[in-house]
Amino acid sequence: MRDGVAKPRVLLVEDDRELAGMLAELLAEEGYETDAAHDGQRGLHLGLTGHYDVMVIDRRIPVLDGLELLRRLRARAVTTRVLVLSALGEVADRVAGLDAGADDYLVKPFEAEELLARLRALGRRDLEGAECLPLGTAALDLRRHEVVLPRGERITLSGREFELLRTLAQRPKAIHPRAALRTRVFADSTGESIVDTYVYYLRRKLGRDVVRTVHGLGYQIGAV
Amino acid sequence: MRDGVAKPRVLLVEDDRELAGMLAELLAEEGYETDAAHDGQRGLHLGLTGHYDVMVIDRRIPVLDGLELLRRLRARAVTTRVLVLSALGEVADRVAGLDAGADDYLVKPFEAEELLARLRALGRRDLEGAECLPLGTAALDLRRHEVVLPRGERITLSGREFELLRTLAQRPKAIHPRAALRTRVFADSTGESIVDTYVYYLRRKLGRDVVRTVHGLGYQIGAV
DNA sequence: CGCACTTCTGAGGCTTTTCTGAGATCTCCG
DNA sequence: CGGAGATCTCAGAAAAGCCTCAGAAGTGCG
Repeated sequence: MRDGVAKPRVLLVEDDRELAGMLAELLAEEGYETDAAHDGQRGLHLGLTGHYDVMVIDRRIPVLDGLELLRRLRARAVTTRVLVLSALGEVADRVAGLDAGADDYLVKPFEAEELLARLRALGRRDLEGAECLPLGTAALDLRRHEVVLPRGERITLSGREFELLRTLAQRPKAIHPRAALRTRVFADSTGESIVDTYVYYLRRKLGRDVVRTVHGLGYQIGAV
Repeated sequence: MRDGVAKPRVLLVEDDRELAGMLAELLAEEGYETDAAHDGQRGLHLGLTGHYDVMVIDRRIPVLDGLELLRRLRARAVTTRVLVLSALGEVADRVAGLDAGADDYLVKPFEAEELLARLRALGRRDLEGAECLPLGTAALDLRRHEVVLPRGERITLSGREFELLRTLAQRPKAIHPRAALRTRVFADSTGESIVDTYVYYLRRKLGRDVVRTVHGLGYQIGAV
């Protein structure tokens, strides 16, 4: 019905269509699922509605400047990691980009390898060597799809259960909207309540407190 | 990871003592609390036992190479954000650093401003949306729709409660007329007394003093 | 094929939120 | 002081959001 592992989703905002095409191809080869926008306005719309894992934004784009786009996304509580691309490479430019809310800033021209390495660093799914994600007092074993309880007891998760819990554990304390979880973990054609059901499964297996509901906003783990 | 009031803690691993001293001073000025190590072995020990918010690791350090240090930290499930400093600036070097688990890679020589901006960007990631509006001695967490009390206790607000409090908190000390609040926060078709009701809800949850009534004019927070 | 497991749907019931309205209480000012 | 208007308090209805779960359909394996 759908490939087993969900691809990380990238939003690419770049007006140079030739470069955009090349990057999209490159990203596809690396296993990303890419949406492209060619101006800031479109980028803003997609960024607000699309639920991405990471965004690559060119600084010089029409309609809405890249940094302005970034600021507006941040103002609307979009916390997705953002890498800004720019021909402007002075220290002051880089500082401006980072302080506008970018997580990384790469100066053009750049090599594909470096862009990919920086995207891996931003989206790091498996922490090199560490096979577990912390999960409150327990841990999530990424290799074996199991939750390890403090006493060493192990609970096996199904594929979707694991994918959902990992997505939540990737960014503990952040609030994950239903729609975002549904986009990342399940197929687009699934019903609206699929996330609820799987949260119910997780709670049934792991206890009611693993996942917190924030009414009207979404789900959260590792709450304070 | 740490309470908002405490200074962010940095581990600096750098063998050039002159540079280390300058950086420590710089970081102190920016409000960081710095521990320094001058070789990889000591860095590993501090990294494993201390609780840092971010680490700055030079790549060329004695006893244990910077990247090897980083790998060992990652292998022991240390997820702290790491910025690697290095004189090695080739693309391949940068890719190697990032793929060893670094979150950012800065090539020497660098400017202090850029280092600080990149550290700010790294620090932002872990706050995970702790973006707040001040609220007297407390704060309003804009992402989670919660009020954070001085002791760290959190009170969750419903959607409307949050919108109302945020509108008030955006311009503290200003007097907000009922009609304006009703227009901004509620639908036009709602009854005249909806604002009163929600002010009552806020006061019930947060204490009688959060919102002050200015008779005949409206409501106000953050009064003198 | 039968069995065990997983994935997904959708309906019913429960909880929280939103909103109304009415009586109690307060404030201002003559 | 006393009354008009403003404000506070709160119960309860309606709506929205969320939880629970049975069962259908799909998948993998011996």
